[in-house]
Amino acid sequence: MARPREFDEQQALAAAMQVFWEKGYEASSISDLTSRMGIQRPSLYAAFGGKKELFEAVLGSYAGMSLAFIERRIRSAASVREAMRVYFQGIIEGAGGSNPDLGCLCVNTMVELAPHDVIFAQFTRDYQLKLTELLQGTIEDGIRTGELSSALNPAAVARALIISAIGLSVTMKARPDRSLVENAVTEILTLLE
Amino acid sequence: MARPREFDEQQALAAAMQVFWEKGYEASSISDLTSRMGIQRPSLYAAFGGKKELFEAVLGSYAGMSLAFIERRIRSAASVREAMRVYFQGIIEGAGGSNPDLGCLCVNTMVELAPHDVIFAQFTRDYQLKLTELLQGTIEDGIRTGELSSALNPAAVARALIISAIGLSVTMKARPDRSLVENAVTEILTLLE
DNA sequence: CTCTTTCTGTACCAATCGGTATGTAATGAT
DNA sequence: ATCATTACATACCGATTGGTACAGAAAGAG
Repeated sequence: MARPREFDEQQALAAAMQVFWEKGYEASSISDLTSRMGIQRPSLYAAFGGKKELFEAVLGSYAGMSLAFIERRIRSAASVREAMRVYFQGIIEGAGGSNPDLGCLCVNTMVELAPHDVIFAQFTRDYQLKLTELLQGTIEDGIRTGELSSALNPAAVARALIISAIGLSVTMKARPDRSLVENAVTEILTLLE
Repeated sequence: MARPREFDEQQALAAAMQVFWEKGYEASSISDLTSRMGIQRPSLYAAFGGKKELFEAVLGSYAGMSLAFIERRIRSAASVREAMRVYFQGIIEGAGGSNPDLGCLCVNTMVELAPHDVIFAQFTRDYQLKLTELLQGTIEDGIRTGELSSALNPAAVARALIISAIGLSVTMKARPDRSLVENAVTEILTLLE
C-alpha cells in the first residue's frame, strides 16, 4: 500500500525487552529504547503507541516466551522431581542464558508497576497463575505415575513452589552466596514429599 | 552554634520513607520528597546529601525498624509454629498496618536497585541474612524445647522460609486471591515438619 | 549589640523527560 | 509516470528532572 517498515518489529521488541529488563520501566528512557532498538523516536510511537504500550507489548511477548521456555524444560525432564529441580536451577543460573541478576521481567513488574496500575497487577497475577497451573499439572502427573505421594495437595504445593520461585528470583538479584541458595532450594523441594 | 534546624530529621526521614515505599526510588522526585517531608529543597540536600544518600538513610532506618518489629512479633508468639504463622500472616496483611501491596521496602530495593548498585546489593543481602538468622534461632529454640523435630536443618529451613516470605511479599503486590495465598502459606509452613 | 554561622525560601541552572510537528524519501496502486 | 500513503529523520515542544546560587532571617557566642 505504501512505504514498508525498514525495521523488524519483533527484533525491535526484543531489543526493547532487553532495555526494560535491565533497567526497569521508569529508568528506561525513550532515548535508551530507540538507540537499542535501532529506530528513530517517531517510529517507536508509530509502531507501538508510546512507552507504556511498548512495555505492555514487551511484557506480553516475554510472558509467552518465558512460559513456553519453562514448559519445555519441565516436560523434557526425566521425572517430576528432576523437573522441579531443573526449574529452580534455571532461576539460580539465569534462565535463557541471560545475566542471572536481571531476574524475571514479570516479577520485576509485579514489584515496580503492579501496585500502581491494575493492568499490570492483572497481567502479572495471570502469569503467576499460569505458572502455578503448569506446576500443578506436573505434580498431578507425578502422583498418577506413583512418583509422588497421593497425599499431596497439588494445587497448594504448586502455589507454594511458585511463591518460593519468585522469592528466589528476587534473592538472586542481590548476588547471594551460591551454596546458601542451593541448600534452600533443596529444602523447598522437600514440599514434594 | 548557629541557627538550629526547624524540622525534625527523624520525622522527615519517616516521610521520605513513605514516598520511596509507595513509588520506588526512580519514580520518587525531589519535589515529591520535599513536599511530603514538609521541607525546602536545599534543606534536603543540606541535611541528607542528595537523593541517593537520603534513600540510603531511609533504607537503613527501615531495615532497623522492620527487623525490630518482626523480632518482637516472633518472640511474643506462644510457639515456634505460631510465630512463623504470624510472620507470614503479617506479610499477607501488610506489616506495620500499612497498605499491603507496598510490600517490603528492602525487597523492593532488591528488585529495583540491587542489580545496578553494589551498595544496595550488599545492604539487602545483609538484611535477608539477618532475617534468616532470626528465623534460624527461633527454629533452634523449637528443636531445643521439643516442639520441632531434631531432624530439621535449621539453617536450610530458615533460608527456605525467608525466600518464600520474599516471594509472598512480591506476590501480594499483584493483589492475589486471599484464599490462594493462605493455602500456600500453610503448605510452606510444612517445612517445619 | 554585633558578628558569625547556619538555616530557610526563592529563583534558577543545564539536562533530560515523554511526546510531536514537519518536511522529505520511499513505496505500491493506478 | 503520477499520486496517495506511509515511514524516516531532524528538530522541536513544554514540563520536569536532580541539583545550586544567593539573599534574607534566625539564633548562639562574644
